[in-house]
Amino acid sequence: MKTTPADIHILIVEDDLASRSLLVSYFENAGYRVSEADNADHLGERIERDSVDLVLLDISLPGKDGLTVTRELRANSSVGIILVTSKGDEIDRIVGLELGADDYVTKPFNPRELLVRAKNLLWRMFSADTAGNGNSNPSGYSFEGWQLDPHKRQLTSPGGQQERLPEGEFKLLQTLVNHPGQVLSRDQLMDAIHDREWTPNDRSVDVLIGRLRRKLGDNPSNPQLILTAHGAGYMFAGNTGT
Amino acid sequence: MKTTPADIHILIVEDDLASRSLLVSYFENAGYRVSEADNADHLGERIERDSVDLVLLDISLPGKDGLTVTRELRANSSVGIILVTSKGDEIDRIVGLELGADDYVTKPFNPRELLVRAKNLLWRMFSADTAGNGNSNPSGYSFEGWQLDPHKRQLTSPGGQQERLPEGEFKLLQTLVNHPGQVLSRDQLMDAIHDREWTPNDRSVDVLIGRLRRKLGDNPSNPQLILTAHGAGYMFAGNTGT
DNA sequence: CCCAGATGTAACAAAATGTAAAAAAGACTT
DNA sequence: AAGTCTTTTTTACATTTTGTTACATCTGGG
Repeated sequence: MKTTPADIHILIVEDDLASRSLLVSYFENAGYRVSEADNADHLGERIERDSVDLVLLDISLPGKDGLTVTRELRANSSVGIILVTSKGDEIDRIVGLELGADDYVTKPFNPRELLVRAKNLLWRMFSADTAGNGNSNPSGYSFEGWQLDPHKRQLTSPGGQQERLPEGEFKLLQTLVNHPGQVLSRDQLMDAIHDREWTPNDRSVDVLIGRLRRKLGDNPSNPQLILTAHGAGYMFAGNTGT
Repeated sequence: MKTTPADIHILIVEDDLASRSLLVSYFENAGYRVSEADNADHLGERIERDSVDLVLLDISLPGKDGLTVTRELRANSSVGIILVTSKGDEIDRIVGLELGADDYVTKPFNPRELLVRAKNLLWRMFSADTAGNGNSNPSGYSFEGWQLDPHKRQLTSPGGQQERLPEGEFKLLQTLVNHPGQVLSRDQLMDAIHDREWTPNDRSVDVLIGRLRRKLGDNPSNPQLILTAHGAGYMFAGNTGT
């Protein structure tokens, strides 16, 4: 399974040079492997040959219609497709989704938003892949008798008590559990929870950690599940899969 | 297989000259081969002779009733049929689909919408040859024992109780169910419900979500079907196809 | 042991969401 | 055209979730 951005290949199809460069550098900065194209010719072959995982497709390409391209791609491939549409193309966007695109953003878009959508989509794609093999999350995460259902965002205690986690706490816990034994910096955690950078005086991660610890019954002065790495961040120390 | 617009022949049957001209020029601009008629006489012969692929049929023609025409056409031909109905003709619309029309638009319609629906239909027609199934939804959507009939916009509970959903609620639910596990922003949902943008103080999506939740018996403080992604949007969490 | 900086957390502040009810907008009927 | 019914949108306020602040506590290095 592809776990790091560097394993993931993103193809940006956009005719306008400025927009394209912006996207390319943005995704490169995020660590992805990025290719570009200014038209949709031979897109299918290219995707297959270069094993592209995700296509960002400008819907208003000169020549070929973006919707047509979408359906052609989807007919032969399960590559991720995110459409980039203009403000007035509401109907194209909706039909685009019906034709098999996975998501869309509207121009002018916030690159950050696009990055988040891309991440979400990649996560959905790869977690769906591995859903059956036991290596990943057949029906969620489990650790030390606890269970976390990512579908319904619910936490079940060893005693069977269920609780719905707020969005932020859920994502934080999910991120931690996904990287057991690894110290995650506040910056990394912030990135996973929201789409925001961490600034030196931001204590919101700490507060969320505290709330999670309480819900997990984890005594902060002797935590068993979420350990503090002083000066570095936090680390999940539970045994996953139990 | 016909892949370019120029290969495709569209016949527009509409008695009002202004509407007809509008449609003709719109589809010609999109690159299709277009013919026109102001009545439904000899429609079947004409379709066969000129190898028409798609008919846009105004349902309220003088003389022959559009529904009758639909039935006659469908009896002898697999030509694509898109009905153009007036606002109030809900019954006609439903009956039309049951008689074999492939899709409909409601007057006054956005020409762009009609074009997109036409593209969509043509794609379904030509890919049905090869693929066999398409991703069309023969008998609607189903999830967790609920059923949603897109033609009648009817929601059937696991217990068998039926209810007709208003347009907005229906589209919202349909969109959610079509993207299970994916967080959809208010902006996206707004797109799907109307062709409108979402503005920061617009709460109409939230209100619709609330109504749907009530109809689905989904407790908002512990929802199982429509989950809130705080700061992001909503997500459908039911199991589809059950 | 003392100190500076880092962390834990309660309490408060701000923002987002849930929802009833009123208002507005359509659609249909007479 | 006026009135009625349905649906949608807005408004207002309760509630929930998130973010900030302040201060207590802890950590690790002199």
